[in-house]
Amino acid sequence: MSRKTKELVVEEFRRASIEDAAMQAIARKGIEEVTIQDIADEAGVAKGTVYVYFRDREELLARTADRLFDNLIAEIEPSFCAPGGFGVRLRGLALRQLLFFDEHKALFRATMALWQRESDPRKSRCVARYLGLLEKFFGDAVAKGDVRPDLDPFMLAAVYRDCIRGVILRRLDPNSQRLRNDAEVDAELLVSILLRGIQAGDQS
Amino acid sequence: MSRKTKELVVEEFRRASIEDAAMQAIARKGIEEVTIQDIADEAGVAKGTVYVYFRDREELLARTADRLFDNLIAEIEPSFCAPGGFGVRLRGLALRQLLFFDEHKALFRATMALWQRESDPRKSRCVARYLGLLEKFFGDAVAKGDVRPDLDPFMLAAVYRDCIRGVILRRLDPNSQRLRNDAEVDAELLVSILLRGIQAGDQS
DNA sequence: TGCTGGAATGACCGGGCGGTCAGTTTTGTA
DNA sequence: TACAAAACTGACCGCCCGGTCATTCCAGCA
Repeated sequence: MSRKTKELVVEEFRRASIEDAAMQAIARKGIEEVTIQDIADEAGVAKGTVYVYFRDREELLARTADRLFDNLIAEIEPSFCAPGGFGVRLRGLALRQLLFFDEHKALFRATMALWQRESDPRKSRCVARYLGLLEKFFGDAVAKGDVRPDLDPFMLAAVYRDCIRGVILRRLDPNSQRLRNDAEVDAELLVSILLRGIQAGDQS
Repeated sequence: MSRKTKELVVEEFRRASIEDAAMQAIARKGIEEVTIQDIADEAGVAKGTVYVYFRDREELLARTADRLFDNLIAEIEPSFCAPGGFGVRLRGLALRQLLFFDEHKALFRATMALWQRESDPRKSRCVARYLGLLEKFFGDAVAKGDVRPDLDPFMLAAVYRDCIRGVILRRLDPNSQRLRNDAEVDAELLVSILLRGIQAGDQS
């Protein structure tokens, strides 16, 4: 390993440590309230050190969001090409996503907070990639005739995302003790609504 | 009109003016960024005057949220007992809600921002009332056999709210030029997904 | 017109945070 | 071991904002 490469590896390691600390701190205090000092404390470094690796608060938060969504995407990507029909894949996708946040409860506030920044002009690269994957998934399903042809894949992706986000928020909100189910049950309920609708009478 | 009553009327008028100004200011800058000075400027009064009518920033924002949801509820309440079957009422509800925010574009950011505070311990009275109305609407539909009996009304209300919120956000987000439809089209699409699901093949 | 009490004002205060940088410590090299 | 460069530190600065309060303004009354 050359000297140059070694330096880069160390630098990347430090950067990743600070991003991890940022996730924890954001999970604890929320993205608006978290301070650079919080993140530095969590990472066990001085505030100035943060500015060695990141230009400013904005860059740090953007990089942290990217890291978080990279993790999420790595987790759910296998669902898109899993064996089975569209319904099975969709159920697997929803389940994996719910389990991811059950597993990383501490990160949900961070993800949600960062998620909602998508209307920001400086859109996150990874949020766009996440939406793109969903859009392709639904687009393929439309092409294969698994989904009604009158629905736009982008809109389908958006509706799915709205619903799964809501379920995750409800699952993790300590205030609402109602509807606290197994992830399998929640995933099944959501997918059955999306696939068959809520109307009574035509359970084929 | 007695002297006492007159004073109360004037006081309530001033309070309402400041709340209206708060809505405008929040719509422009977002709820986290808006300052008391912004609101005072918008209302055309001095900063100190705001504190004559509201104890602190928190109370002002809470009262503003209540006012906003009172308006929204007044707008959509007729849909719950409109003539026609469940599907017609649901479509009417979605349409009224979309039109409300088309009409009051400037307020959507305020409502969304305040909406998302619902996980706050000090839950807004009006957000709870809004959700309660939805829950009753879907509960009645389940009782009358219009909706699958395996679905919890509270969850139905939550899913509907997640979806309609997403549609509103997409309609009003200047970044996403995609899927800019008439309110009727968007309402119809959403309701058709909720009622019939997205699955192909069983368009009865 | 002069008086008065409550409403309105905005300069000011205290605290907190993002960002800087001169000084200190660590690390790698000769 | 000696030294230089790089990494790290945290006290400090400037700015902003929520909230206060002594002062000013003015509507209503005698």
